[in-house]
Amino acid sequence: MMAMATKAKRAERRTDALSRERIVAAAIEVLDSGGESALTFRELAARLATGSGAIYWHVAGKNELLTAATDDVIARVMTEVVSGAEPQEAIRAIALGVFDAIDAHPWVGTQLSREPWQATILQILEGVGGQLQALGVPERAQFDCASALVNYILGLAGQYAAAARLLPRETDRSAFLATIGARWAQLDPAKYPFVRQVATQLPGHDDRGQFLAGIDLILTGITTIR
Amino acid sequence: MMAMATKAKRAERRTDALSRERIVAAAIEVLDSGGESALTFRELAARLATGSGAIYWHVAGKNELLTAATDDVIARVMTEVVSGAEPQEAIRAIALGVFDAIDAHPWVGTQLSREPWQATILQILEGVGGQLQALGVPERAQFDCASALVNYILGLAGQYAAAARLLPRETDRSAFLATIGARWAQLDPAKYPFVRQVATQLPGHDDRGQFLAGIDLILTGITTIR
DNA sequence: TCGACGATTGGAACGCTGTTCCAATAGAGA
DNA sequence: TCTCTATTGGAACAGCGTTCCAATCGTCGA
Repeated sequence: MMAMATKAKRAERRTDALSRERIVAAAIEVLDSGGESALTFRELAARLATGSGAIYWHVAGKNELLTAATDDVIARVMTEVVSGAEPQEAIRAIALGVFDAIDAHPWVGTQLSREPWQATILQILEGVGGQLQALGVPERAQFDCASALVNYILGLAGQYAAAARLLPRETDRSAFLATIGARWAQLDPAKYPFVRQVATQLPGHDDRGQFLAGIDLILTGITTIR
Repeated sequence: MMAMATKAKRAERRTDALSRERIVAAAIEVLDSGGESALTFRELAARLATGSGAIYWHVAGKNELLTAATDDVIARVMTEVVSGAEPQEAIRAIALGVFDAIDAHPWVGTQLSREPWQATILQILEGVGGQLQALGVPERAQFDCASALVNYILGLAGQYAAAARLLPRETDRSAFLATIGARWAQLDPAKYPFVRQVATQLPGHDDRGQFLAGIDLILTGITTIR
């Protein structure tokens, strides 16, 4: 609240002064280059050439910092996706936007899937919900449909981020999928017939395409409601 | 590997001896009563009247312990749900089983949404996939359909767990939803028209019903494929 | 122009964590 | 009975988020 009162002054300060924006930007850099475990207040302080205490003057704690960083990334996605296309196409664009953001910043996936219904997710919910209205979904069903789409997106967010977490940074994705497929193929055939069958499709598998297929599946279900 | 060689002996030991099972059971107790943050090796050691070092002889680390605990809960769900009902009904039963497990043990939701495609999730994937085959879904679409259902379930798992994390244990769910609804109602009407509209439905909202509605939505989409 | 005062900084210190290490023990087989 | 190894308990370590506080910087009133 004091920060608000002196916001005007801060602009006049030397350019290397700390600020919430600079801290969030640095956090995103650290997360992108070193993964989720690389973000510590000590690392952040070193990169910003300051002490950890100074950071706490601008940011409440690590949780708020992660939330702000996630919000930053997703907000960019949602503003880039304001295309005036068909509602179904717009929903696909939102979903793919989030997917690609998580692909570029896996830590966003982790964060999305552990955030309670907060600002970031509300942006996605709003974007999806608005398009559902445009699609002519009856009002009583709108919440359920939007919730289904958002939950699906968040579920994939968590899984994708989990995979990125145990994926050595240099390995490429197709080699990784082949490894997983090989592991699945060794499961007990009596207990895991379906998984073993699916394992054969895993090398060369198109995550993005499958993600979109799921969205289309839900959209198909939605259009039967009207 | 040494543990395997002496497994026969261990059964003859005093009943209060440590064992992987006893440790996992204690971990589940701690998680259920105190939430995710309550599970520490010190708390566990105290409850088992031993030292933290002894625990490490049976369990590789905290990650493995959490994975084992989650697997324990979900395996119970999956075996209880072997009903020979209609495929659609069986899928609903699996989904609701997982939902209720997360409702009873919110930490399971967190864990599911951050586990990479590991044993626990494979159990769910297998259960769902098997029913999709029984439903007559064409083979080429089975993976996409199963993935859609599982990702949806996991997405909700994360959100539900996130809500439980910030919910004071005594507060009941309807009061919590009312609080969230009130917060949403204060959002900028220009930017969040949909969320604000939905906020009015939030008090008295039926999570479980909405979850099932989402499952049905996806199932409807799936049945249009054949 | 200067002093004073509050906004801002940097880094030491605290309490907690997961994990490692190791001396002590206990119970089965020689 | 003796030995030897599987098992135990707890001290020690490194690192984390967070708190605390003395030092500084910049602005504004006198």
